[in-house]
Amino acid sequence: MDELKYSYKYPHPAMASDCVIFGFDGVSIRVLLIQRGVEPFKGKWALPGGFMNIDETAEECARRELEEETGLKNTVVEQFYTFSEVGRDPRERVVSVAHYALVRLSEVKGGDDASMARWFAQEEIPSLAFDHDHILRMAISRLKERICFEPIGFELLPEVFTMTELQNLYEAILGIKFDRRNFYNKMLKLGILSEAEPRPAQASRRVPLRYRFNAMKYAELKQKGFRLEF
Amino acid sequence: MDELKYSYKYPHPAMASDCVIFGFDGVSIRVLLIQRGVEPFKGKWALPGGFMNIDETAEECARRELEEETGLKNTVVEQFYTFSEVGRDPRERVVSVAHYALVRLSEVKGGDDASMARWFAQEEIPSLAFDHDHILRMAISRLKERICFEPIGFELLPEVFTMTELQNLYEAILGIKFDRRNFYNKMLKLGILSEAEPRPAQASRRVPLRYRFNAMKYAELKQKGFRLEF
DNA sequence: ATATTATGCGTAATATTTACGCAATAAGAT
DNA sequence: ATCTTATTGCGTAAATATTACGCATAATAT
Repeated sequence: MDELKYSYKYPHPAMASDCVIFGFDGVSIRVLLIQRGVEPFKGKWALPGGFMNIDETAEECARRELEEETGLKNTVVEQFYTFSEVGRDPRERVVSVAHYALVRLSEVKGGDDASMARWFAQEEIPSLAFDHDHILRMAISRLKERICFEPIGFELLPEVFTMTELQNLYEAILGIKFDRRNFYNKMLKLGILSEAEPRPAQASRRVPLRYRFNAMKYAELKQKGFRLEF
Repeated sequence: MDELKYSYKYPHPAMASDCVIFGFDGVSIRVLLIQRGVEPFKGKWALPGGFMNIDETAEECARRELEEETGLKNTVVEQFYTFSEVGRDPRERVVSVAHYALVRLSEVKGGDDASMARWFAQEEIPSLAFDHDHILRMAISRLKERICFEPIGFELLPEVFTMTELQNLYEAILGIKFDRRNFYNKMLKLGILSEAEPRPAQASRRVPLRYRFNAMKYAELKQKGFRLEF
């Protein structure tokens, strides 16, 4: 029988953190899920996450659990909502602080100790454990809002990318198609892209230019208050 | 000595909800604070809030505490961030889900049982108990973001208001001055205002027209996706 | 060889935003 | 009572931004 060592005058809920991890495969957005190995919901897919230690913040908990369950280290996660419905966990009262993060697919190496983790394209995502369907839905809507204010999308692309890849990413997140030439004009005028390589002497019109995100220019723009609008 | 009736295998933090309540006095934004009657921080001003019961959500807790401490009933609160720094409460580990709400000043009746509560203009706000300064700063920045997407400002005004009052509200929240005529044009073109009274036969050019928020028109607009931009 | 497609770059048409002008009149000053 | 000032409703020209395309080129597919 369990030893119940920690006592309080009033009942306390357990605290947890969960993570919605987004990736981009070049065409569509993917979400990193883990398969539960224990009850409850054994065998079901769920968001990475787990119980908070008493000496760590919600964010630290999210990052720790993420590394333990998927191998992702030092991921920048952003809290977006706290789920506190009374019956959301069948074991006991659990309040969960939900976070999201954007990572490059290449950062998750399959095969090793994180073999329970798998990337799912949106249309493949099965029904999830706990209230994780709900958490995921909210994360997706937050992602859409955020991409209009911060160029978070660059975290999903390789360091060097083409304009078409960038457009595909925006289209995948927002679910809208843009005119290729207008997207190109708007992005270049924003000034947050730098050409990654010197242009070839013989300018080909079929091999795309490759860009990288210019964080310095972005910082300047952000100061003035701007908007990545679509 | 306290009886410690609730025991767990692992330590659990206490959960709380806090509320940042915004009002508008016609010129500037105000915040509703309560003065603490007990230690810790006895005598200091703080955000309304308190510990969560084991059978209620964070939002229910926020609304209950708000009513207990300020008399405000049935307030629509919106969660915006969860604060989980380890040392934020000197008594024990407390994780707090912060909420904000917009109410009309007239809804808080002073004098009665809620006599500890008082409205502060932004420049009057003293240093607050716990990490409530931090919570308040974040609430203000969320308020600024939200007002550009949702006409939340209307909850702060009386039901019937003039264009100048509405402009004062936007200027107070965003800290920007607008051209009166452009603000007027933009608001009218949006179509979410209705004239509150028939125009007087002899149209005066000094007595302002009075409007009310047209929730139906707003709902239509929201469907299409729009933006209250400034 | 030939057709097709992706790319870089440009531009006219349209819509939106910004910066003001103006007359009427209530309120305040003299 | 008279004059001055401030506020309001309503326009409108200029500046700016967005949208919808055209086009030449070169890599790729047929």
